[in-house]
Amino acid sequence: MKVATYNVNGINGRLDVLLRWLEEASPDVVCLQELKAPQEKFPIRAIEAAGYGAVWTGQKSWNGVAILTKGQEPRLTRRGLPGDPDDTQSRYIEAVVDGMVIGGLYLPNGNPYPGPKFDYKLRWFQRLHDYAAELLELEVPVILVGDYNVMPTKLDVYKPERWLDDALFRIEVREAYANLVNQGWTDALRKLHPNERIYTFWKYFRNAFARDAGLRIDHFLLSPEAASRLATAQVDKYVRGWEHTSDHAPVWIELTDKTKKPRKKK
DNA sequence: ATGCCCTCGCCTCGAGGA
Repeated sequence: MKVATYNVNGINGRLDVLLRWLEEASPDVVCLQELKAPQEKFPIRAIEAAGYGAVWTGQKSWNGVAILTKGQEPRLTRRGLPGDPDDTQSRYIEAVVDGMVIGGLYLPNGNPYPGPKFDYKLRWFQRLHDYAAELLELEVPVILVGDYNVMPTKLDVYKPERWLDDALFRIEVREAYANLVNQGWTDALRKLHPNERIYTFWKYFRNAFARDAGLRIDHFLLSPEAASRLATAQVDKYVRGWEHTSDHAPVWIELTDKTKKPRKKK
């Protein structure tokens, strides 16, 4: 089972790129972030024509997350994180796919630091922390995946010293990420590539991609029941080199089948 | 310390992104 995450930075403006990548990569599950489209403007017909079912939660201009599943409809289990009924930003969606809980998230950026946006980021992180603990108690395969807007360590930033006061790298945010992981989650890319420089985002500015001035901010966190099946974790970096592309690259993992029995699904 | 580049919106600049 191949599960992917992709911050598309505008799903309608990016539709050709998304469809081309879906065709080439053929993931079974895809979590999308930054749809930047209201609920009714999600291009569901084009997604279905590509062979995917989808659930999504949109918002005018900003944010927006979706889960796509190849050849089936995702079973929606949640829109939005619990813990703040006044939070209207579309940043979390959850579905069950083949017995696995898929939580697709777009954590707040938090800049500028300090300020109310940074405070909102930390509050959102705390809500994620509390809810993630509940998910772990289910003792089923869970994947919390998406754009966390956090570089967890210095290895995840092309020039760490320049990012120390940025909301993506502030110590409070790195600690929040570490505290979340320490509940018992596995950071899939780091688990399989402990010492490699791996980036998932490159700014549009200053020729950042050509200079490989990148950040690792898109993450897969796996519950123990999912982590035991982890086989591969990769970044489709080549997609970042396409024309009219997102500033993020798609990231994906491959999980082995639950059992050794022959698969029933096609 | 800022802009760089790119998206969306209804509006050709501003806000937000990271």
